[in-house]
Amino acid sequence: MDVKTLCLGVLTLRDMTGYEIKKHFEQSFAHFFVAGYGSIYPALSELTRAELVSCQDVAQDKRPDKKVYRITDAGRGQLATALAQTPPRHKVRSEFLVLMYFAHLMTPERLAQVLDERVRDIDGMLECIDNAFEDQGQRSPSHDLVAGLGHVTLRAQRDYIRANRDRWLESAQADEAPLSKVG
Amino acid sequence: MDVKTLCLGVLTLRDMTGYEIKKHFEQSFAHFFVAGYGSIYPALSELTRAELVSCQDVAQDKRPDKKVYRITDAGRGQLATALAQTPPRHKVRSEFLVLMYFAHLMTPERLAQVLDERVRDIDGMLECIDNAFEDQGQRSPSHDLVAGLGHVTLRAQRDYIRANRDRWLESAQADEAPLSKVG
DNA sequence: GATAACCTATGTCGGTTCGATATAACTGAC
DNA sequence: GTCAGTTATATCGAACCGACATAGGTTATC
Repeated sequence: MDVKTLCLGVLTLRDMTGYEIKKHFEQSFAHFFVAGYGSIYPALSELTRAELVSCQDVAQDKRPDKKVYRITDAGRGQLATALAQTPPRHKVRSEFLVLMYFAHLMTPERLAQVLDERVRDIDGMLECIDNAFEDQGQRSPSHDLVAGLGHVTLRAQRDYIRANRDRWLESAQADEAPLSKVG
Repeated sequence: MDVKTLCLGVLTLRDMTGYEIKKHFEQSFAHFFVAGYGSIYPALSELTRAELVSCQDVAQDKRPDKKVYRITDAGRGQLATALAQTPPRHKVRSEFLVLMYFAHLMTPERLAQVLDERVRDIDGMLECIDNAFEDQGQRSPSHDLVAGLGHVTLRAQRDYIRANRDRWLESAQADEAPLSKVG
């Protein structure tokens, strides 16, 4: 599944500009899919070329022009096929966990900093999920599902870090200064 | 943090070939970092060119030749800098959750298939983590940390899916066939 | 003893994606 | 007044992904 398919998906909700699509991604998908302008705008160009979406230029006064995209029937067909065939992969790329794997090559101060920053990030993400699903009154079962999964996953991770943080830091300190035991 | 830094990291454990590095990634990092040959071999070439690793050709009989890589002092310095400076990001790219977000555009059969496949994937990943940390007797605190985080995260997700699966399927069925209520 | 499946081992290639940057004008706060 | 933020589109190089190509050895099944 590529960004093109995701754009088709959100365009079933309503017509949008590239800018609005990115906003929607940030609000609703932040915890499981990230896409920047560098992916979205080329995707929309390609979809337009393939006539899976139509594009209407809208002039605005006191604002730059917009390009409002709308999904076509061909686009809906393409989307249905993609949803039926895409394997449900779930990939994590965690530089945080890489740092943890090599924690013995870092100072205890750095380790503490990394753990605390991760907890802050998780808290921010949890807040983001809550906001997204309070703002939009339209609470469908699938949106609850996605928000619920995000919640339990992030909370489990945060609670585990909180419960073990001090223990980890102690053993890191013991590793780094073995001389203090001997001398 | 790129694949180059990860290669430097695992080369602090022991000298390895590109093939062995990939094996190590699969065994130890599978649940939080994926890298294929298309990333590893170019990374090793670049590291060799920059003299952050050295490379020795080893002829084998009845086997293709190997290239055994070893980290240099410059490489260790570079790694320390990278570990001290890399922000602890954690990115998820879940086509599974995208499918869930658009569950109302799928058939209930497909929804069931996707949920069940995800549970199977999680179970496989949990087994993989267990194997990795039983095989290698060298259980450092940081390896426990990484395995523990993987465990709690994946289990939370799996349990949530299991607890809600039937409810979700029912509401999907109700959505798809509203005529059965009326008629 | 054939043939299928898998393991060791290195690499390329096209397409996708990432993150940073550029542009440009309006809005609101202090 | 000016500084930060918002709306809006777009490009660019670097990095990355997955699939494929190559090639011989080993193990297992029938």
